[in-house]
Amino acid sequence: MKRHSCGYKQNLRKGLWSPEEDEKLLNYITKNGHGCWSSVPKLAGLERCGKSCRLRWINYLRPDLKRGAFSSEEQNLIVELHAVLGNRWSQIAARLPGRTDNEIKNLWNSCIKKKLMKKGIDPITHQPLSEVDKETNISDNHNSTSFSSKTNQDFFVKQTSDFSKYSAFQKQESNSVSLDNSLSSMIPTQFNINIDGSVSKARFETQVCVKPSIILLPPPGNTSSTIDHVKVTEPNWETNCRTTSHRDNPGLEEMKWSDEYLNESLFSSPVYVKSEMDFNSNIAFPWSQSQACDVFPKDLQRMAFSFGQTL
DNA sequence: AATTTCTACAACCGCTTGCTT
DNA sequence: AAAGCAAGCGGTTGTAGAAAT
Repeated sequence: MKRHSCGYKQNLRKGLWSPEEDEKLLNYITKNGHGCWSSVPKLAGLERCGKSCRLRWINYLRPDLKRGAFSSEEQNLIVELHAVLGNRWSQIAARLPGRTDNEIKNLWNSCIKKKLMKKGIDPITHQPLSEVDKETNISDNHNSTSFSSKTNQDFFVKQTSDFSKYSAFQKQESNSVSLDNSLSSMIPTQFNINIDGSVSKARFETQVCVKPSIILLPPPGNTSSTIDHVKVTEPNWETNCRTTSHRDNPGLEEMKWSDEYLNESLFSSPVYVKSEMDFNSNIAFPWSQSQACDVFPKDLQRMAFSFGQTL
């Protein structure tokens, strides 16, 4: 169904907001809340469309916004989150209090992307550029492993094909073809599993440790799925897990598989930190760098690349 | 000093999603 | 089930100011 662009009728103002307009919108929402956005401009005395008002409020006027430059910690977190979530800016923003998706997207496109490229890291796959080039045609790779696919099926296809990359990677590692020798000596057995299922050596900016926090758990209610040679059986949350308060962060719940379940499971030592938000998206979150742990390749190999809801 | 190019970021556009009727 | 609407989302464009020429 074809829709008209906002403000198609009348001569509503477009473009940059004046301080007077900001003041009107701020005053109105502070007193009354926004309610239905389409009625806000009229009630606030603005010649704008509701959509424009909403955007202005969300991205600029909201009192809880953190203004100013991004700290290096924030930038590192964005890179880590992007490695897991791809261009899901709103989900990334949800993990950075006071920052908007628009702001993060702009930062990514104007700054972080270039920094990564400069360091030889592909900003889409988060793998070293040269390594990606060697193994696959990079332009093809960008199309096939971007985060745009939306179905489980697409995700499975990617994971299945990328699962085999682990063997190649492992071989490469055993031949001491290190991606970064200095880092190698510091964090010898840490790896990233990218969301597309590929494996790369962890480096500080993109570190997503493979502690089971990286496992994408099947949504409750899914039965099972066979991914090529790996059969993933539904982990039943209620009966197969036990929940305790997380050791280092009492605000989070730590879920562990029961011993009984572990004995039959493909997962090596599945533990992950669950928050409400993570649970909703069915994406387990990377642990912070300090909590990263070593994982032996044999454990990595045993990990099932699992499946998520709509990715 | 004037002009052009670059950069950062604000805002827009159109599609999708979810809810209601 | 279909239509309509509001809100959310991410890609793209526009623009002001800075930097380069």
